[in-house]
Amino acid sequence: MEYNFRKIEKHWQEKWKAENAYTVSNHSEKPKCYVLDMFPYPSGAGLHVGHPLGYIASDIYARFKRLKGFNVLHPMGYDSFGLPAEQYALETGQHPATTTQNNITTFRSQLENIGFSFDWSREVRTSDPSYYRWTQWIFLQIFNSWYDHEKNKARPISELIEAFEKEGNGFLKDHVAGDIFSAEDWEIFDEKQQQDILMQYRLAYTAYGEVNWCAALGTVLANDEVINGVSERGGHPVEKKQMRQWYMRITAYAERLLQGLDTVSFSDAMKEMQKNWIGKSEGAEIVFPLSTRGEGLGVRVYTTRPDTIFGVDFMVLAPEHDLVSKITTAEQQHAINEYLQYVKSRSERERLAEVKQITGAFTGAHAINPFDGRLIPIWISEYVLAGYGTGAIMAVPCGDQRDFAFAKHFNIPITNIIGEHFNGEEANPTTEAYLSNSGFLDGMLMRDAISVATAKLEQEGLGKRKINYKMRDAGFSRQRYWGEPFPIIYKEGIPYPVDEKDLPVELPHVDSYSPGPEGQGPLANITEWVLIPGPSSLVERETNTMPGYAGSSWYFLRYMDPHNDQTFADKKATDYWNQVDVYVGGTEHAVGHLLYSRMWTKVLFDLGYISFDEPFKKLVNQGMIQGSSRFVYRLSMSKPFFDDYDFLRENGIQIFVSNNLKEKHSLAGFFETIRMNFPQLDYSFFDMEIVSQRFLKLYVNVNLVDGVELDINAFRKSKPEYSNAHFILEDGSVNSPLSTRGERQGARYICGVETEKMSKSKLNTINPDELVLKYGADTFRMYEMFLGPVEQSKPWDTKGIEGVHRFLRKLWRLYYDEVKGQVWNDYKPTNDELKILHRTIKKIEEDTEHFSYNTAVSAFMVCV
RNA sequence: ACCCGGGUGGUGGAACUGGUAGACACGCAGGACUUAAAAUCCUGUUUGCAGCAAUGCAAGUGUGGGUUCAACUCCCAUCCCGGGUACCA
Repeated sequence: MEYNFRKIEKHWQEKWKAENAYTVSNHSEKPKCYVLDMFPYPSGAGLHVGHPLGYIASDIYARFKRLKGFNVLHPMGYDSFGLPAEQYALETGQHPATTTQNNITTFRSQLENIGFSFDWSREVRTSDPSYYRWTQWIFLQIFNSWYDHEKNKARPISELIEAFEKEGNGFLKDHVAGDIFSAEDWEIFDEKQQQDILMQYRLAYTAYGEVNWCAALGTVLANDEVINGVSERGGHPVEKKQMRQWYMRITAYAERLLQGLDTVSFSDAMKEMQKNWIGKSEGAEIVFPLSTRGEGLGVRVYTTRPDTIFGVDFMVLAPEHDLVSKITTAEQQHAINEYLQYVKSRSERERLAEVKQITGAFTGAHAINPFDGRLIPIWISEYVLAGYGTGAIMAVPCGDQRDFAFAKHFNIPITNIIGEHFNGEEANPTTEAYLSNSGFLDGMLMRDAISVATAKLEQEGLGKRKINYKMRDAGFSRQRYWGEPFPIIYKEGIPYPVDEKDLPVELPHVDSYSPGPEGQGPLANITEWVLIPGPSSLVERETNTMPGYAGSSWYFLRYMDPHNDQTFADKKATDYWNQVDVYVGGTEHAVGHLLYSRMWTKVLFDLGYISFDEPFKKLVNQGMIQGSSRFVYRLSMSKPFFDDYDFLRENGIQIFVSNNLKEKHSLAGFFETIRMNFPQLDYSFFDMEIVSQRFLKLYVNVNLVDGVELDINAFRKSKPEYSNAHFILEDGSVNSPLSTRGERQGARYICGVETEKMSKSKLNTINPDELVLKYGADTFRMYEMFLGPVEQSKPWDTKGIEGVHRFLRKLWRLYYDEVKGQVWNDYKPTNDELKILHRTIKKIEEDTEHFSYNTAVSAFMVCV
């Protein structure tokens, strides 16, 4: 009997299914263990070999824990709302619900093929109304909450309204948003004023924010859809536009998100990424009065280095700063307008990345240094962002490199406050220098001067101590179709929550996925859905939808009680399963999903719906399995280069050149081959310099490539337009469908290679199905684990799978002989044998607890 | 540009706390079995030099410096690759 993996795996998979072997109960005497994977987005490309890496690791862990006597929750589901489905719908007209369903069917069968021990009875889909009903419900809880900084928790907005009625908003002290009002004031405010004020406290709120607006497409674009400032589709210009948006007030949780990290087991790198994202800094907010225009106005800046205040030589406002229009002098108006126009076309990334290129404009206005009365010119520049701090900085060129470069570029004189620590060549951001030219701070060590300066500022009422966070509130609306509708209706322009008993607000069916007027989402086109017949006034629905991370911010709770139609999850269930014990997923979610889901958990905890405020006790980051992309190089047929050579174009002849021949130095052979194959052409037109840049790099499906060598015939068959393509091979000979002349034995077409994310568009995905079919799920699983540490990113390579498969066959033969059948016996093992066995068991157990599966597999191989 | 990872034979990787670099596997080469092939088994395999050989000598963990009796491991600098950078998921 040989190792018939197909029969074995089929047998067991059917048995598991028939017996619901992995269905888990919420009631058990055993200790619980919750092993969770980041659920996949069901993309049209299907599952690729990168997905299962984490799933296999967690599945091994889940099985291990079951064997160790735990009641293990190990579920799977789909993050099924998202942009790609909608783009696909735009291109093909197929409804996202249909394509998503198809994709899920594919994913499910692929997952089952690999033999996971998921409890499929708990499957969730974020796009299912019975699921997003509760996403909407949780959104309403967040909308109906405010953050009490005194008690340090979220509370129902009704309690805030009561407080306003009783004593106004003065009791909020440092956290007053906007103006202070009394109970009497509150009484007098009309409905709109009251709602506007409440909006400034709600944890989910509307405000104006910037979007990528593409006028030509009439739509708002995701950052991903903008390439080098133009739209990916069509290459139209993109600019920024202010639009009303929904936000999550995640900044209210900044401190708790930071402190919560101490209570969970994430890698240090992960914690550091989250810490840096939150970006806590301690410093001071200082108001610099303006010298002339705008009495009473001042420039409020945030700085972590108030000790350097005597070194301020200029100030910089973000171009979007409110003051810019108010303080700009008539002489400077033109320059400022021009600069603002330029900034409008720049993405935030570009603004921060291209620091070598210094840009800015002078407003003509000056501020006054509150300590020495010096006049300070006020500039605007794109390196200051409106969203961070106060959107304005005090520039100290001798201590900050960007300020220094700016001063040099615009010839602004530099004041030296650190003596010999400043060499005039570059800024020195030290805190260890003694201050000079610094008034009352003279002679003080900078490190000590920070608190002295802050104290003085507070004492004189010029500023105050301030903790600042770099993190911004999270944009929560998308002008798209395929997402959760907001449970929000507008009456006279004021947003109100939909009654909970009317949930879910179902996503209506549309026939067109094109954007609505003014960049609104496609839902705006469905007037009969948007307009709700009301008693008197205009009542309409919110037409934005929620972003991709809405559904994924709480799905781990739904798995605990997936069929409950009374609540998102029964408290008994969430109490029992509690925190996720091990969460497996990639680092690409480090600052998105992992922060949002932590925030939602904290809100639900504050409101008393669950009894833990960190969702994930332990996080294991599986490395990304990258695709190894292959490229072919096609001679460009575009004008003007090939203008004279209609022959090639008319005949649809494509010429591909092997990787190492695309460089200039080897083009001589290339001309020769062109001439040989197309004697009717005059080839003297070729200009070497130009030709070298005239190869288009095209993705070729990795499955048509063996290592780096292209399977030319398979490639020709893959697309009709390639059927009569010519290939200039590595040795300069030609593989041509017209003639085989010049083709030599062993000449190959070599592809270019690059490592990048696995994706459909890059044609570098490897489908696990084929590997499972050929080698079996056990080989596939074991191989993925053997590839290297789970945490490490690595390009996929199928080469080594044979070795693992051979090992499993060898293992099988220890028990079954092809001829004799069963060959095991019950001889008593020797002490030495037992020693090896137990040593191996110990090693594998320890490695399994630590997710070091690659070394566990090695140990197993050595033992056998 | 910034934040977080990573770089070790022909290849994936191992080396746990600073102590024999290259476990295990792939690939490759040679051999056994076979009419043949596949499968299987055995042997060799970091590089260079010397030797019939056992073996010996030297170099070697991206690059350049440093600390140490001892460095893949610690420190400084630098290059390259991957992930993220707030509307891809």
